[in-house]
Amino acid sequence: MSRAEAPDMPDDGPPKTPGRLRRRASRQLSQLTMRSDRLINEGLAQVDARKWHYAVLASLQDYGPGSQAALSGRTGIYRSDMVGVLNELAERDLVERAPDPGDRRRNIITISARGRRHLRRLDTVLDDLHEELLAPLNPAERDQFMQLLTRLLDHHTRSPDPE
Amino acid sequence: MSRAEAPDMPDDGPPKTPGRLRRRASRQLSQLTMRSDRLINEGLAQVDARKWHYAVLASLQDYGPGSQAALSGRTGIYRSDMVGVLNELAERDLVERAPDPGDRRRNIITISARGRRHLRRLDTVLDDLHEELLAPLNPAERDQFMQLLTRLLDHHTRSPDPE
DNA sequence: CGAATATCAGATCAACTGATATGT
DNA sequence: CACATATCAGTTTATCTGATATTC
Repeated sequence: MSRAEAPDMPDDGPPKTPGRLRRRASRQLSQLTMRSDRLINEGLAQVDARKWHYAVLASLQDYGPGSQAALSGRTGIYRSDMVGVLNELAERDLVERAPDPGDRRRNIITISARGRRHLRRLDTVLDDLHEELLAPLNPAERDQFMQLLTRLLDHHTRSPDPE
Repeated sequence: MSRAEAPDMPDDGPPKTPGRLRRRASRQLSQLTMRSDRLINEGLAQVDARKWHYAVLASLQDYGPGSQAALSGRTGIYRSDMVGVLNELAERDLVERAPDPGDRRRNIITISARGRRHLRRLDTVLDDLHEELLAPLNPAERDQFMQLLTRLLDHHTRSPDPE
C-alpha cells in the first residue's frame, strides 16, 4: 500500500458509510443465501438427505399425494429433475410411486410410514439448522424477517412482468 | 382427486397455517435470491455488464486501487475467476492493469475515467432494479430488511464455525 | 527455502432446455 | 389432432479446486 488509499474527494458519489456493495440488497441476499444453502446442504447431507427430499416429503405430508407434475408445481423442482429426486426417495422407501388407474400417464406419489418418520427427523434437523442460521435475531425479529421475505417473494411470484 | 385430500388428523405435526415449505427461512431466502439474481443479471446484461463488473468497479471507486488478490478479498470473487473479470473490464477500458513496480508479482488495478462513468451508469441501473425488487416495502421496511440481512450476514461471515 | 501472486485447466453442481414415447 | 405426462439427454452457468510459473 503506497499512495491513493481512501478516495475522500466527492469525485463521484461517495458512499455514506458502508461501501456500495454492502448497501445493495441483492448482494446481501446472494451472499447470505450462499451461506444459508451451504449450511442447510451440509446439515441435510449428514442424515443422507438433500433439500429437494425435504421439499417433496413436506409437500406430500402437507397437501397429500399427487402426480409428479403436481409435485413439481408445489415444490418448484423442474419436471425433468423430479424423476431423479423420486428415484432417490423411492430407493430409500420414503415414497411410493404407483401408476394412476384413472389416468395411465400419471404416477401417483404417496409418502410412506417410513417417509413420515424421516420427515419428522428432517424437521428437527432443520429446526436446529435454522436456529443456527437465525441465531443473531430474537423471535420478534425472526418473524419480521420471515414476513418481509415472504412479502417480497409473493410479489415476485405473482407479478413477474406486467409489461 | 379422489380420497386422502387434506391431511387434517394430527397424524404428524400438521402445519399451523402455511405449509412447512413456506415457513422455512432458508427456502424463502433461496427462492427470493433466485428471482433477485435473475432480475439483476438481466438488467445488467442490458447495459453489457455483469454483477462482478459492478463489484470490482465499486470496490475500486470506494476503496482505491489494489492488486488482484486484494480485489478478490474485497469482492468475494475467487482469485482464479478474477482474471476473466478483469479481462472483460480491461477490454472495455474501464480499468487499467499495470505491473506493480514495488512488487513484480502483482498487478495494480485502477479504475479509469471511463470506468467511473460506467459505474455511475450501473448505479442508476441498479437503483431502478432495486426499486423493482423492493417494491412492496416502504422505506422503513427496506431499512429494516437491509439491517436484518446485514446482521445475519455479518454473523455468518465472522463466525463460520467456532467448534 | 516457504509463501504469495497471477494465470490456466478443469471439476462439480444446480438450474434449465429440448426431445421422445406414451397416453388422454 | 393438440395436449399432458414421465423420462432421458444435454446445455449452461457459477462456484470451487488444483497445478504452474514467477517473484518476494
